[in-house]
Amino acid sequence: MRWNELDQEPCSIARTLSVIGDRWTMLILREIFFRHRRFEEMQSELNITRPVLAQRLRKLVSDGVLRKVAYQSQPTRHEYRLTDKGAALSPVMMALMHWGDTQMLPAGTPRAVHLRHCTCNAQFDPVMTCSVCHEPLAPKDVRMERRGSVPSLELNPL
Amino acid sequence: MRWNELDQEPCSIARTLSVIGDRWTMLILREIFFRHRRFEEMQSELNITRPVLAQRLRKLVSDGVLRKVAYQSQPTRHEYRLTDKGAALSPVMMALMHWGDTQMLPAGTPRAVHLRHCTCNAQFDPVMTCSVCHEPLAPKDVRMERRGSVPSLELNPL
DNA sequence: TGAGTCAGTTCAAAAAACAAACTTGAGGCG
DNA sequence: CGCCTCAAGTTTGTTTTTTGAACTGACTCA
Repeated sequence: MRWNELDQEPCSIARTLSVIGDRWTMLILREIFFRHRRFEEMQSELNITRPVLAQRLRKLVSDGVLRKVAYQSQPTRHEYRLTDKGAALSPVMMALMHWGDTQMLPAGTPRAVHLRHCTCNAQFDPVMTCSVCHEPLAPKDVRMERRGSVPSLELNPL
Repeated sequence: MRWNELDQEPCSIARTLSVIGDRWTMLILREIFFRHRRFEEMQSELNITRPVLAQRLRKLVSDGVLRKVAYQSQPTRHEYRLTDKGAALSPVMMALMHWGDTQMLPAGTPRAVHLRHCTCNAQFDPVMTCSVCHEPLAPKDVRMERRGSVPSLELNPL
């Protein structure tokens, strides 16, 4: 399988990675989530090279994750905003952030970013739960089952 | 910022991406979650080139996400298994999968993979919730706040 | 007129990925 | 013994991507 054929895969993980699975895309989206919406702003925050930033933004727009909105004319300038499809990536962003906080931070290091839930006004951690029983999901209690495949394959640690 | 300096960033998203943020790593981990633990097995499932697979597995072991376990000697052969740190990536995997299911699948297409929760035995969707009020998190109700930074920046769509 | 801003594009060099063949240390077959 | 097979890589040469630096174009401001 080549990288550019990934969007044709039947697997949803592969299809998602065909959009956000490269070295820079999620960092660009992090900037957008932080409301850094303009080319120059993202370029100087991220220190990404300009050609890569331009190419990635073009792809994110064509994939329907971002949209270009003009904020002035003469000359026309635009900024990049999340579409609903892009906003739906927030659980992915929170999951990445939480893994980094819990697994990559030397003990005692304070977190650089935290999350606040506007409806309850608390600083919180994101917890993945089951849509049916509403309990938090422990890795060992989750199975990934392939449709049509014979038994079932566990999403199980060790 | 160059890619290899990413693990030095203070941001947890950047640190996480320094481990799993390239074109192949999450696909390799998908295979591991599906219990395809051996080199040949992963190589033929993924059609990844052998040098890239070898390099990624080496890095995942050195990052503490996988560990090598011998399953025979003479000649010594090993398989790759998740550590606890690796198993902790399951919310990331579920979030990626769920985004693909809901945003990338043409309407009416059945899902290739689904999730089952062993404790309640139901097929479920993963739902990200607030650790404080336990409500599901809508993208617009979540803010990312930078420590020390002046106001607060919203993790807000449009 | 000259300097500055923003959103890119162009171009050459360096790094990474690709494809195919090769290696290493076994066991099995005739 | 010589030859084939297997698993888990490594080597080699080619192609693609990324990097870094400079350049462009449409405008504003002094």
